[in-house]
Amino acid sequence: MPTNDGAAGPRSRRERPAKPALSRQGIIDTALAILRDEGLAKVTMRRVAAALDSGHASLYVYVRDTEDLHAQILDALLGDIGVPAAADGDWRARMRTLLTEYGTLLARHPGIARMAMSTQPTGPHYMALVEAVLALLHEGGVADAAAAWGVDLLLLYPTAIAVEHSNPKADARRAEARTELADRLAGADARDHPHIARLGAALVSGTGRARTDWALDVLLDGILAANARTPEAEPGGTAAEE
Amino acid sequence: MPTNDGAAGPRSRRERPAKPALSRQGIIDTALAILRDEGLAKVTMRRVAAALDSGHASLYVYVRDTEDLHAQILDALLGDIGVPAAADGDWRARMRTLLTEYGTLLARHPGIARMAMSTQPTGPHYMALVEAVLALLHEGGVADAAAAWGVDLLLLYPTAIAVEHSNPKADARRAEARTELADRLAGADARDHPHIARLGAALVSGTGRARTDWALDVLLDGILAANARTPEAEPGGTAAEE
DNA sequence: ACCTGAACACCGTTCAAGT
DNA sequence: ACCTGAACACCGTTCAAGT
Repeated sequence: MPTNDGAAGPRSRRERPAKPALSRQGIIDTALAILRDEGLAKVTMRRVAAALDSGHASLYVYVRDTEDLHAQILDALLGDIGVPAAADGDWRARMRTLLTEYGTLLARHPGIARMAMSTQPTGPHYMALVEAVLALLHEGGVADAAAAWGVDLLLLYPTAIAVEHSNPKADARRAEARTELADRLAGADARDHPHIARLGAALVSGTGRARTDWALDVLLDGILAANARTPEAEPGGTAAEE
Repeated sequence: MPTNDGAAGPRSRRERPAKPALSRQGIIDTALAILRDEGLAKVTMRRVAAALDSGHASLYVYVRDTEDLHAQILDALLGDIGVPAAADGDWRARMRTLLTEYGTLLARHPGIARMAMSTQPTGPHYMALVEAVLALLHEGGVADAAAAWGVDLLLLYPTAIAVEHSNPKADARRAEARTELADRLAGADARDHPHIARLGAALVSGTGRARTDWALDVLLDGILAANARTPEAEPGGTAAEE
């Protein structure tokens, strides 16, 4: 087979491109590739190092620990989110589009959503997402006080939904669980659980999409109600934490 | 030291209580003890087996895999939740109490909340919790259609909050993140992120408790609004899943 | 039927030593 | 300053073999 080196430069000592020096960016890019191919569970220090043809201990110069590595990945992924333009509908429709895109992104890469939930991202792409949500709430007439606290709630929901679907093993098990639930509903439990028995199939009805859209409207209506309730009272207090 | 065997029965061949036979319940009890003492991360097949003075491979007779083991633990914990009595306040107050207790329970054992989110519990204690939430919604005048879908949303929120606080390492890092956020807020980002800049400290204001209570009211108001919007339209459809 | 040890294929993190 | 291999202390799961 012919060698295919392109333009033959001055013959250097190295036959093939030198092993590139390690860098934070290179590590993250490699981690992203592994994520896409094999899921977050395989994005380990040892495996990333192996893909970079490096020793696993070397990564610790650029990355604090495994959790830090995963956090870097998350913000990189967030770069793919596009903010819907004003032409794409009213503020509610655009909020739906934006949050659906966010949720879809998180659900696409198994394990990432779970991480987003316990990591509190602060990267530039996450900031852009927060800004976009705040802008839409502002456009919808939500006062600053309600918007400031509401943005967390709005972002939390798609994340949580994505977590529920992000574990393939668990999703398979969910089918069993549904059957188990149906059994319980049909069974003698009716006396112990009258409300569950009465609602029955309604508890598990609807597609994921219909339920998500419904939930978003619940959140927006609730935030608008909070808006009316506390004109600009609540916040302004201390940023104390328990 | 005196032996303290109680009534001395016929001298049996065994000097001390025989190694008790393995059982599903025994495994779960042991796992719970380890959870309480050292956190979910230490509840491993090998460690539980060691505590039971057994081989780790033996556990697979009683427990499908590690995830199954963890799911069993969750329902056992849920047994500690008490449903507030009618004397404890109106339905909103009791809902607040119930969900706060649920959230507190999940947050108390690091790692459990994260698991509750990806596992869809079906144990008897979880069923009792769902029943209690449905009863309170019913009392609050929420129609069945909205209640059926709202119960998920209501339970999801405390779970998600608990997840955010359930990783001690992440919680420490959250402090750094807050500082980083404050830096960003104060910095030149104001032009890129006008809404974030305008809201500023309000974004991180309030105690965890105040925000949780606020969020619960948002959810309940939103569900009541959904109630008005769709008298009993939505559900009744197929239980299809994407 | 239940239990076991050994084996296989992995982990994260630290550290002394090299360049 | 950066990179390395080796070491330490773990994992989950499978399986042939025992009782």
